[in-house]
Parts: sequence; structure tokens; C-alpha cells
Amino acid sequence: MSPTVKKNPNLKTQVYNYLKNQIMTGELRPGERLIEEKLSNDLEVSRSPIRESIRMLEKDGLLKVKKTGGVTVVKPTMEDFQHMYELRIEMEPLSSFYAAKRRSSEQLEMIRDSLLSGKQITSKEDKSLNFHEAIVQASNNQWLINMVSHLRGINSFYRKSIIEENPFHVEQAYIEHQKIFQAIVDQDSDGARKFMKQHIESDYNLFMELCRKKEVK
Amino acid sequence: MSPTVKKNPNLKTQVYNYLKNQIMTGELRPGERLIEEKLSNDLEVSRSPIRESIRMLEKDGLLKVKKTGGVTVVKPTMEDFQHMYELRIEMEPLSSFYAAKRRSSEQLEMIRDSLLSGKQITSKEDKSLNFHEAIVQASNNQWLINMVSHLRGINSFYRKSIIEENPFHVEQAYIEHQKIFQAIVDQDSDGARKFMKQHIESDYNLFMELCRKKEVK
DNA sequence: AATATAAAAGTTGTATACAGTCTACAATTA
DNA sequence: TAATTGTAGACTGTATACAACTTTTATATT
Repeated sequence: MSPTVKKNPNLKTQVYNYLKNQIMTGELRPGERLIEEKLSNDLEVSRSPIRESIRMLEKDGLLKVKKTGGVTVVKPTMEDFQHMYELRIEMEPLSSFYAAKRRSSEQLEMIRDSLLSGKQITSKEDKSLNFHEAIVQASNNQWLINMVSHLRGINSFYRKSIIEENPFHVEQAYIEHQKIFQAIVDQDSDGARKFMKQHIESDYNLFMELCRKKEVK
Repeated sequence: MSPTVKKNPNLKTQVYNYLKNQIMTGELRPGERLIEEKLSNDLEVSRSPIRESIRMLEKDGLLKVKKTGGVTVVKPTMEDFQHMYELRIEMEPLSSFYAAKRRSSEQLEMIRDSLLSGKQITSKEDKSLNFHEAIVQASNNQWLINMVSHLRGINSFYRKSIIEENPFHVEQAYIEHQKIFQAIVDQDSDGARKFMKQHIESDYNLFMELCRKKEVK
């Protein structure tokens, strides 16, 4: 056997990735119930790896067990959203702060790349994800990376659950990204923190505005 | 085991709690490997609930899989510790901030109780856990509660892993707690945030000092 | 027709079986 | 002696079996 051939990750990991993706993309709707045996048939694996991946997704906050038994996709409320922003508005600036302090030159390049690729995006997809992701990575704090990635993931899923169309203010975002980037280049950690805070705040305001429009409709 | 009448929480939850406790108290040492079959024999349950609780503990950051397969108790480094404090030093003040804003009168009573019970503790155990826990709860932000509880849990476990004896500065801590509490009573959210930040900072300094002493020895 | 009750179907929780993989150590060869 | 191969035993990953619960549907009672 060739030693170069990468072995497939185990089934529980594949199932985990599959389900996570289904939830994130909205194929599995909030509130929808997951039936282990049905998944078992559809994916052609036994229930064992399915149950294990369900436990992981529970911990991710994407699934929740009903008191009676049985799991459903989490159904976010506006309050959840509010609470998540209360966190993001502190933690993302924190990640900028440490990114400015500790980024390696490779990491700086990663951030620059994602900044530039974000310039020419359509309003359909949120490539700014990459910019933010590159910044947390550059914070070089594994705990911060995990928490912020997690928050951003759920946040984007929640956002999709609450408002269907999701226009991003591309021009505005790009300007804000530039300011953050420059501060990180200059290793101006306080500036990086401040600009990121403003950026998240304006994202929050945009979101709230969209929610209000939706209510009116 | 015996399929007699068992109404109580399911086995995976019991196993999860048991293992978590074992890890937190240090019965299971950092780096130690967990053998599913051995646990299965010891606890007299099958491997199924054991595997599921292992997946949960992995997500908690208490266990990690080795590339070869098999899980071990996480072995924290000083860098981990540093990184966790970088987070706590932001998030605990944040929880104080929202506690001051949103605490119910019942929650305020809970905080008062834990403040007073913390007054007469020995230096052996950290009852101040309760004070901090009561405060996050009063933030009424479920996401913040989860993250801070998680951080505090791991932090205390890590602390135990690095320095054996763990003297707390009871008097000093009580004074700081009082200031935080008063700010929460007064709904002075900025004050609550500031005092909590000072408190965590002084905790951090104490910890670093202990580490240095240990190195010298 | 409404309500209570029992039988059936659907689902989860747990145990067990088994195959493939890894580890350790003894036997073999250079 | 050192390196290599073989092999038994130890573990894990996955599948399957089955009992206990739930929910639904059907039946009986009033």
C-alpha cells in the first residue's frame, strides 16, 4: 500500500462535517428534528458514528435535545442574536488587538490577501468572513481563535435563519477593513481594536435595520 | 447494565459528569490516557455511552485525541494559561457589566450570598468561584454564561495542574469582591466592569508569582 | 360523539459483536 | 549488537441487536 495515500477520516468526522454543513447552509431547517435511523439509512453508516457526531454538534450549539428525547436544529431568537453580538463586539476587537501585537509576516500577508479578495466581492456572499478569520488566526491565541470562529459560524447561521436575503455593504465594509488592516500593519494594537469595534458595531446596526425592514414587510 | 427499571438521567450524562469531575479534581492526570474498555469495566456500562461522553469532553477541551487514536487528558502549558487569562480579563468584566445592568433582585441576592459565604473560607478552597459564577449568571446572556463558565472551569483545572498548593489571598479578594458587588447593587455597570478587571488582573499576578516561586524551588 | 384504554409503530439508549489497526515484544537475520 | 520481521494482545471504529420510551392509531366504553 502506498504510504502517500491519505486515509479517510473516520466516519464520525465525516458525518459531523456533513451535518454541520447541512445546518449551516440551511438544508436542515431550524426546528427540524433529526432521526438517527433515517440518517443512518441516508448516509449508509450505522447509528454509532451518527450519535457521536450529534453529541459534538450539541456542544457546538447547533443541535439541542428535547426533554422527551430526540434532537432538533437550534431555533435562534432575536435575543440569542443580541447576546451573540454583545460577545462579538468585545472579542473581535480583542483579536485585532493581539493580531496587531503578534502577527507574523506570513499572517500579515494572509490578512492582506483576504482584504484584497474582499474588495471585489458581490453582495451575495460574505467574503469578509475570510478577513475576520485571518485576523483571529493572527492573534495567535488558540482559545480566542476557537471562540471567535465558533461565534462567527453560529452568527452567520443565525443571520441566515432570521433574514433571508443578506446584502452586505461592500464599499463601507472595505473602507473599515482597510483601517483595521493599516493598524495591524503599524502594530497599532489600540487602533486595531478600536476600528474593529466600530466595524462590528456598524455590522450590528445593519443587521438590526434589516430586521426592522423585515418586520414591516 | 441490568435492564431493570432505570428512570434517571441517561448513562452518557452520568459518565460525562463523572469523567469531567475526575479530570477537574485531578484524579485523572493531564496526559493520562483513557481506555474505553477499562472505563467500561470500572463503571459497569457499555462503551457506547462512554464514547459519547468522550466526544463531549473533547469539545469541552478537556480531552484530546492522539493522532494514532486514543484520547488523553489535555496537558496545559504556560502559554495556554496566558491565553486563557487574556480572555478572562475581558470576559469576566463584561459579565459584571451586564450583571450590573440586568440582574434581577433574586440574582442580586444570590450574589450577596456568595459574597458573604466567601468571607469565611479557608485558603484551601476557592469559594470565590461561586461569587464569579453568580455574577455571570446575572448577566442574563446565555452565551456569555457558557463561555465564562467554561473558561473558569478549565482555568481552575489548569491551575491545579501547574501549581499544587493554591493559596488564595482571601482578605484581598474579599475587599475586591465587595467593590464589585457594590457597583452591581448601584447598577453602575462601568464601575462593575472596571473593578472586575482589576480583580482578575490581581488574580493573574498572584498566579504568575506562584509560578515563579515554583520555578525557583 | 367524547373519553378512556389498549395495541402498534416509531425512536432512542445501551449492550454486544467483530473486524481492522496499533503496540510491544520475542524470534530471526545480518 | 543492531536491525527486521512476525505475531499475540490490546484498543478503537463501526455495525447490529434489543429493551425501554414515546407517540400514534385503533378499539372499546359510556
